[in-house]
Amino acid sequence: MTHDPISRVRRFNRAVTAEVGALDTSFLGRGRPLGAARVLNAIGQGQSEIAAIRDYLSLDSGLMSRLLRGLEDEGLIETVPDQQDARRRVARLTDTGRSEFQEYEALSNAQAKTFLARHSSPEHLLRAMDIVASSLRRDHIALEEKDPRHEDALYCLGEYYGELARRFDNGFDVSLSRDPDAKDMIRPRGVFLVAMSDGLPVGCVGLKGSGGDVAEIKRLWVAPSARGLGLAKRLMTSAETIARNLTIKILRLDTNSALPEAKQLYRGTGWTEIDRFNDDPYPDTFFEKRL
Amino acid sequence: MTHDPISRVRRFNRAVTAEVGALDTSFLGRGRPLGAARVLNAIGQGQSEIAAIRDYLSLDSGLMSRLLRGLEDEGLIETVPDQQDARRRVARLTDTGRSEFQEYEALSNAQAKTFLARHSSPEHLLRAMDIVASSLRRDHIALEEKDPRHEDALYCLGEYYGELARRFDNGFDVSLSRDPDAKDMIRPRGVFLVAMSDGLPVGCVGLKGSGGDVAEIKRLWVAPSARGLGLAKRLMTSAETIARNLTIKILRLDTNSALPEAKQLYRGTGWTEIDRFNDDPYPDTFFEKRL
DNA sequence: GCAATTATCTGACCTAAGTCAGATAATATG
DNA sequence: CATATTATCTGACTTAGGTCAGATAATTGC
Repeated sequence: MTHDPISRVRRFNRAVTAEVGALDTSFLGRGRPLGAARVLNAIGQGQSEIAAIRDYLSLDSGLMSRLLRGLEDEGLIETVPDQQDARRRVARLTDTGRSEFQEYEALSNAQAKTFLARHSSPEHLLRAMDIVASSLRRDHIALEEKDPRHEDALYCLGEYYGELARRFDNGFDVSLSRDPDAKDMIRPRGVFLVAMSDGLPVGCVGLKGSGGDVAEIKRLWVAPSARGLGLAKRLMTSAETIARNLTIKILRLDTNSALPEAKQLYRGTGWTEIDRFNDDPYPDTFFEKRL
Repeated sequence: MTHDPISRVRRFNRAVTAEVGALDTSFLGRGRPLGAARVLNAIGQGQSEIAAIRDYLSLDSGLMSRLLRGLEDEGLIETVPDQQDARRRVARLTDTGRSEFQEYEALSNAQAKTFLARHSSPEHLLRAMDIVASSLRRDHIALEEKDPRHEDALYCLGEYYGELARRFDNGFDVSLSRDPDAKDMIRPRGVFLVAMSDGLPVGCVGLKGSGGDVAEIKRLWVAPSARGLGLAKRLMTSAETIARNLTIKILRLDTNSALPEAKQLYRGTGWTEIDRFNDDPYPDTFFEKRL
């Protein structure tokens, strides 16, 4: 059988190496070696500390130094000693550098746009690309504490509500549910975690504290593109650890039978089913975990 | 908005460049520069003519020559003048070369396997990878004439029947349908086209001739991973061109309302609806096109 | 204040990859 | 058969990328 899973992965790898080569060389279209272009790009993205860039691109310090000198000679960047620590240097774009960076950005955007435009249902293709990207970079998904009113948190919540509306027989209306007060999901009472995969929010969970010993887990969600990576478990473990640090003794949560994978997760990670503890119209199953 | 389509494509590109770098360097794990490894791999895959390999890897003739010499010095390949044209040379693996090639193969397979194994629903991930790979390599999808009993043709037909079974209200049973005789879809009577994307069959169409002026289009199918690329239209256009070359004057086909995208394609490409022309239990709509 | 540490830079060096102008030998063309 | 063409090879050269051993200057730790 030539269409087995391994062949399909290898076909994907071949496609990507063949096309990404073409993608990279387009950067050479601006007459600059790839290394220099990557450094310029990193600086343009806002990375200013040289050590950070060197680390990010995993470059030798000697090579890094020469690349910076080259960009300086071109008049694209300038480097100055760090205010706090004069051994370190920080780099920033000059005006010329900024416009050159914009050219690269425009090039990348145009490329992406062309690629999408050739497909007759771009959303379908994008969903597939999100799945692959999240899976490739699964080890780089970072859980970040954010204000529940932060753009990325709101994005997750919106997707979460949308999913509930799709999966519950009678839909879902946030205003009928007990929407937690943002302050209860911010330290010191609680916390809101967003899983970020290279700039894209792909999951979240809220720890809603009351100031006392009992707290609730709310809004556990993982983007469809990031399912199968064990992210829900990771979010829950993190939330629990933070709860412990906040000296919380008992965690509770409510959920719905229309979300069987969630119930299965809770059962498998030390939660026990308890009686209804609120009058929210949506949940039908309730769990507790003593820390 | 940071989660717009273009950002998502670029996120995919970043993920892929970051991870594919790691993928490529694994080949260096066997202590051979990438160029040499690629040539060895091409020869292992069965490419023997040096000119063909050079073309495939787009290498300079000087560079190619040196890479071959290097592999010869390592005792991995041997090159001999071509029988027909002694200017040309053909390369083949030695026994050592063959086992070295197998090592690369094993490495790639292991890598692919590990990647899949980390996902809790590999089939879901694979579907996404197929979509992306087909889309990236859309310009390299080749329509090949194959015997309808060829492995790749049978694969397409199996997928096609499976899809009909899923989409028809009462399922689909080939034995109840009028399954065309393979000979009618082979030249000179007809033809069977399979769309191949780097080894994976992603679509097919049959032209079932009768020896006379009238022929039928049968088994038009495009893999879910290759939809949105205009492949169905390409397959139909090719089949029509071949039909014309076979001096066929009238094309007919039957289809079902459960396949609205197919009906739409026919309507938009010069086909006109006609009365039922057979007693097959599955179709409910019939088309004709005069060439 | 002095030694150890740290961040960056410089010079010397290396490999991989790629380009280009002939050289060589076989084949095709008139 | 002479000439042009073709496939490959060789030598000379270039660039990009990368490594490594100090040099330099600032900072930290005792």
